Amino acid sequence: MARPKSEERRQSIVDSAIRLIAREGLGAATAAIAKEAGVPNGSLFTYFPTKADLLNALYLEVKRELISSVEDGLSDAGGEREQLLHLWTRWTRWEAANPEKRQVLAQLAVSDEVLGSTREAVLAAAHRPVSLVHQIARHGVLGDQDPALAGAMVEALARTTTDFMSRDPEHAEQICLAAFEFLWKALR
Amino acid sequence: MARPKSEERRQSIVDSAIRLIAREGLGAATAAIAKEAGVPNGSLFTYFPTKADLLNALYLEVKRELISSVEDGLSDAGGEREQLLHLWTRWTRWEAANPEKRQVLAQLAVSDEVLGSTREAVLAAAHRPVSLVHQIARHGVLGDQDPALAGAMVEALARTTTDFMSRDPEHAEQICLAAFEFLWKALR
Amino acid sequence: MARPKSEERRQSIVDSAIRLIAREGLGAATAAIAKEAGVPNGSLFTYFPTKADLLNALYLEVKRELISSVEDGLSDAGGEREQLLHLWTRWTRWEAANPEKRQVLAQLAVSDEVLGSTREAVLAAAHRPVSLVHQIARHGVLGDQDPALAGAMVEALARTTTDFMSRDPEHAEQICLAAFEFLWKALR
Amino acid sequence: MARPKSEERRQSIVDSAIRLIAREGLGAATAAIAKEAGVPNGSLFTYFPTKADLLNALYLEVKRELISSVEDGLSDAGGEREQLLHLWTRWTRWEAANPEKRQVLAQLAVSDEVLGSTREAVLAAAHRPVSLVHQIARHGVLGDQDPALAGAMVEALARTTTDFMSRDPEHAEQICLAAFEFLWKALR
DNA sequence: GATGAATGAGGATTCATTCAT
DNA sequence: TATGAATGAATCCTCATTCAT
Repeated sequence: MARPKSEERRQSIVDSAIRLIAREGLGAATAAIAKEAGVPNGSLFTYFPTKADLLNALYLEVKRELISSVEDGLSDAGGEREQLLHLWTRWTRWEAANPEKRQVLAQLAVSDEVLGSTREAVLAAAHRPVSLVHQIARHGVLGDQDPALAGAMVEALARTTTDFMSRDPEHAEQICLAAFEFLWKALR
Repeated sequence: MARPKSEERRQSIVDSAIRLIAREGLGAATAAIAKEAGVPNGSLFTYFPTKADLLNALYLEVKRELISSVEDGLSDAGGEREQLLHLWTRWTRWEAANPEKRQVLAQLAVSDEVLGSTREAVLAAAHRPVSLVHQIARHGVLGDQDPALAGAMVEALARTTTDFMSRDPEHAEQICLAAFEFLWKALR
Repeated sequence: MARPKSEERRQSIVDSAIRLIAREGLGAATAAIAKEAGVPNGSLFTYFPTKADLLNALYLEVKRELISSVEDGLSDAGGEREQLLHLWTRWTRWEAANPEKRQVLAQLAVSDEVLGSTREAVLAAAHRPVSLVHQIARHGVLGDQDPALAGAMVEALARTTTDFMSRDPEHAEQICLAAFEFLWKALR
Repeated sequence: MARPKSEERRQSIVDSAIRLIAREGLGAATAAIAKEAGVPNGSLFTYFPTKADLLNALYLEVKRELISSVEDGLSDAGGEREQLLHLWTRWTRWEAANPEKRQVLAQLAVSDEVLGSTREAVLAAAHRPVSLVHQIARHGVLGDQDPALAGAMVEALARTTTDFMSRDPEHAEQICLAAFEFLWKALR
């Protein structure tokens, strides 16, 4: 084990994968990703044995970043509405601020390269926001359904909202808040 | 006047493209699509000069089918809630009944092979449902926003709802109705 | 034999073949040639059973045009130098005036699609200029060689001269005349 | 440092490209070239990213070989006629001895796949022979023209001469010398 | 004869992954 | 471990020619 794998190189690969996939879709060539990362093409495979592994790592990592950004500053102290609003604004802002990552997430969300286990890991990581949403939804019209449904609804609305926010940046704030009211009415 | 292009062949290509793309993603090979359609590979290109053309045609066609299914039986007579419920049940049922087409739509929705003009054509075709939704939303919290936002929100919720319906077919009906209440509360 | 073949269409095909081959080389597609000629692709083959046939016809036709242009006004009356000068100026001017045809000739000259019999037919058609050149060369250093050699030398020089004339149109006349002196000194 | 590209493989590709293009024209398939070179089809593209790149490399390489063969033994010591004769005999003999390469050069000379920059590189490499020709031509009828014209004239005559030499190998020597006298008279 | 759709064998090039160095 | 050349199946698309209408 002469040299240990370099965390820096790994990150560099992930970063350029995000850039390239955002630009060219999931078909982006591993060689191109490596090149953009300033890493020899063969080396990519010492970090990710398979392109699918890279994709899964990407999905996990980016989702975790989103989740952690959403959780940041989330406190149990506030009321439900306040907490949800916090979650919502952080979420949509993160998406608006990270168009490439959002793009990547959109592609991976429908790709069958992403394993069920990866999706589960993401769900597990999202436990806190998910349970907040479920707690709010419990007494609403979705109360009797699979708790994941409410979470998925929020996610779907967030994605859509961000689309419109980034298409019309001047009114982003307004759109974000209007969409929140939409969500709030629905959930309760 | 030589042989006219065969509408039947064209449809056969479209159909097998749907099947294959649902199974293998947008990377499905044109040759495989042609083969499944029982057509020589070269012939695919007399109907669709380019794979991207096929994809765009696919998107347009399937979307139109969904729209027309949703519009079928939609009457101006009923109240808003009644009309929206009609739209909603038809929508989610069509999606649940056409898992392959839904899959294809999901892939194409995030693909950059689908041209802006194609998306516009779809929007134009969806005029009736879109304006129903907007009419309902007008006095709600989305009233001041781009009418397309309400439409997109409905679409996002429908897609998510169908996911859960098909994962748990026994409670599909329940899920559908609960999701409708969720939507209804939000929109008003 | 309902309708007779149209000479006009044939010519239209030949003309657009010249244009397209000049632009894209011998690989120009028959379908593209037909399209540019405003003729359905299948019809091209009622005029030229094979692409090679078209190419041979092209070669023959264009060469004949060049030859006839060169012969035009050529009179036995003048002296040898005068006659050769006539030939030379007409030749180089025709080439300079018909860059597309010159391009096509250059491609076909080295193509193995052009049959020996076609080349012979061209040679036969060029009898008059060829024998003029040979008559002049007879007492020169090429006198003991195959008469065709002198002819080929003239052709080679003409092609080269035209290259330089078209690259530097302002001095075309000068170049033409200097090259003629070059040729004249060599032949005698 | 991984496997270095093999010069041997590269050369093997170039060589079989020459063979195949001489036999089948510029349309020779890259796969066929690779096969003849005993190399997997994909490997051709690690040496020449594009067929056009291969063609350009071919042109440059073969021209350089011709030039270096012509320059070999060329000495400033001899008189102009002696030097030119050296150049001429070496040139025509090289062409006669390398019919495949001559064929390839003929095809590439009129191909628009060969870039202007490649042609310039060839011209630069041919500096010595070119300036010899120009020095001789300076006081002749081409003296006032672009020096490249004299060079191109020589080239055109050499090509033509070789054609006749290879068509009639028994008199090759005679033809070569007669053609030289033709050239000599013209240039002076 | 005229038309233009049909055909299917190639064609150039790409790419994930392996492996010699 | 690091490297980058090697691999060859797979990809989209082209095209001369045929043939149904």
